[in-house]
Amino acid sequence: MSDVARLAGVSPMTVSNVINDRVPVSDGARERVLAAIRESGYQVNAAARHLRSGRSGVIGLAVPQIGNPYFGMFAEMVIEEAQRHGYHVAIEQTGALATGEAAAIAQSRRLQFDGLILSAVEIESLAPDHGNPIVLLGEQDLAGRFDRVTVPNEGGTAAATEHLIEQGCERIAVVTGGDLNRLTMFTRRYNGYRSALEDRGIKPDPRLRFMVDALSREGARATGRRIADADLGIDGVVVFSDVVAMGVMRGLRDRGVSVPDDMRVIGFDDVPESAGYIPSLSTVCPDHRWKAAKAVELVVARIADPDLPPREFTAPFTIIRRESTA
Amino acid sequence: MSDVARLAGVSPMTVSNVINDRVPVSDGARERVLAAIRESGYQVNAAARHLRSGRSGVIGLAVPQIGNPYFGMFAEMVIEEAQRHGYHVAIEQTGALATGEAAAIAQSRRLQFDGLILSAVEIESLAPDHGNPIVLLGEQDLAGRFDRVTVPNEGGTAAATEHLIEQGCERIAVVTGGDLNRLTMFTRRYNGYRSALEDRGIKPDPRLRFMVDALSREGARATGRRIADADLGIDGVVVFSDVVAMGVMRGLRDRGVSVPDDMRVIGFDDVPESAGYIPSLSTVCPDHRWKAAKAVELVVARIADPDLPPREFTAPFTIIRRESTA
DNA sequence: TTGTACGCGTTATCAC
DNA sequence: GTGATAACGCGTACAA
Repeated sequence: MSDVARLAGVSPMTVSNVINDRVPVSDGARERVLAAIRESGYQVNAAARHLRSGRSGVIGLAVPQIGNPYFGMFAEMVIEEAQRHGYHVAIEQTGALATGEAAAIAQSRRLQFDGLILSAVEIESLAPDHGNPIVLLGEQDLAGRFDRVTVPNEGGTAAATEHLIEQGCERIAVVTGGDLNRLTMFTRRYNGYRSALEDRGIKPDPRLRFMVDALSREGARATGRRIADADLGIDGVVVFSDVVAMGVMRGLRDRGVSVPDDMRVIGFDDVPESAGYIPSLSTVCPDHRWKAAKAVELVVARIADPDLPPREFTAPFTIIRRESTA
Repeated sequence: MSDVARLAGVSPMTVSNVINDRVPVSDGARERVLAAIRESGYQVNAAARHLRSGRSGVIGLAVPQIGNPYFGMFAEMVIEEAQRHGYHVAIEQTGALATGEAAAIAQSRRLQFDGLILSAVEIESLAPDHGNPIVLLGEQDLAGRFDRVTVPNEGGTAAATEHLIEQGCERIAVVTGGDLNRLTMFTRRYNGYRSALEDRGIKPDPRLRFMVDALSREGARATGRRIADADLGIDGVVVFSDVVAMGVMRGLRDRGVSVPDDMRVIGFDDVPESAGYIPSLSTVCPDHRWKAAKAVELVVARIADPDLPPREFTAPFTIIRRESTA
């Protein structure tokens, strides 16, 4: 920077003022500084700026697994939305483990991200003002002390279940996961399924509840086979995610069960590949773009003012009808 | 840090030496410093360290689109491999555009990544020593001036084509993309297809060549329909990527063409979802883990010694036989 | 409107 | 084995 200053015949401070578009710089000086910058190929030193200002210009995004279609799609949008606010995104992977989530938070402090968007699955307690601004995605209701963006778990799954009922399904199974004694995404979606049945006077049959590991495609496939083998007259399946729903359909297919003729299947998320699966997958589609934009908006606002009261938002959703429930 | 020093009754320099595990520190001092760090909850300031040392501890990974299953899977592995070398990964998206790739390089300098792994699709010229160490993934053969990791394009596609021939296919179409007048991934894979045919004395029929946009699932699906509608006796299709191959199968299905009974399809990449598609997709599987590890190894080596001669590696591959070519 | 002095938190160097 | 000193490049505060 002082090289540029010398080249332009001004002080380093004037260069700084030009770069950051601060108020008082004469047109003449500005021109010369700009020319000197072009000529010397100067670039501001991010480290120095960070050290001085305390801001890194980076927000972290912690997700279970970036290779998962849902999180890949979501990361894509977060990156775009962050860019629009002048922020850069660093991605952490938590493996959907409490330890991984805690590590992401620690990492976020250590690396001095200006804020963190945490897709929390497991973490159960978290002190606020423990570090940098955190926006939570997901169900972990940390006593309302954090900004949070959620998807319509109960409502979405209830609507999905109703859709199956409307299509004529009478024995509707549900695929869920995690620990149903805790209030997780799985629990909420399961509750949506249950309340939809109960609203129609149907008593949920515990034998129709299948548990699966959320991140394992092979596990999902095996669950599909179990459903096919169950011999419980199942004619519809509500699955808590598209990736798992596709695995379930694959498992059904392994057993010669045809979707939608023998059994209808509906998922949750509307990941990009769901429209191209065979059969194409009906699903609950939360507004992902809205969700990404909101999450970024919340961190950015909290970076600007850490004392803001925590806010919570739930994304709107629609039911997408495709071949798997036709 | 000086707080810790005071607490431990040593100088800041000794604290620094303890943290960085440098040679001469007495056990007594080390103990006291460690205790002081625990007590005070001290964390090193990444910005200051970066400013002073010139190293950010971050390597960039620039890919066309993180939401694409192939790049998502690959990013996952790169993150893991980088971690093992003590590096953190920042992800950039290029959109498979030359401008996006150039921007990623500029960004990498501006943000002062210690190195960049660039999945280059479009960029055609690039000055070396232009900034920080760059490792190229892909076909852009920038005159051997960069470290590079490639996949076995010709060999893999040739093997895929031979596999179809062995399965009895006689009219084999190919789905490719980009500009066949340039030496891209598309061109190389197309060449592998062509040479496999020619080795068997079959003259490639240009009508069997279908072009598609690599990142559009809908485009792939439309191509599948075009292939079904072509009425050229096609009984096998070699596709340059799994994501597009699944789109093609979906398009075939739209026209009632059954895979593999009416037509066999083989892809390239072995993305995680290929095994779970209906039908499961046969494909060329380069060793992704090897590729990620190599790319990281190359950047890390070049960060350590920028004057190393450029090296090139090609990942090993296998053909995975699944239902789509049964 | 422009310039000077100082400090952000580390670490390289070198003297002790 | 340890510590004093300086410097990395920028921006705030204030003086000119």
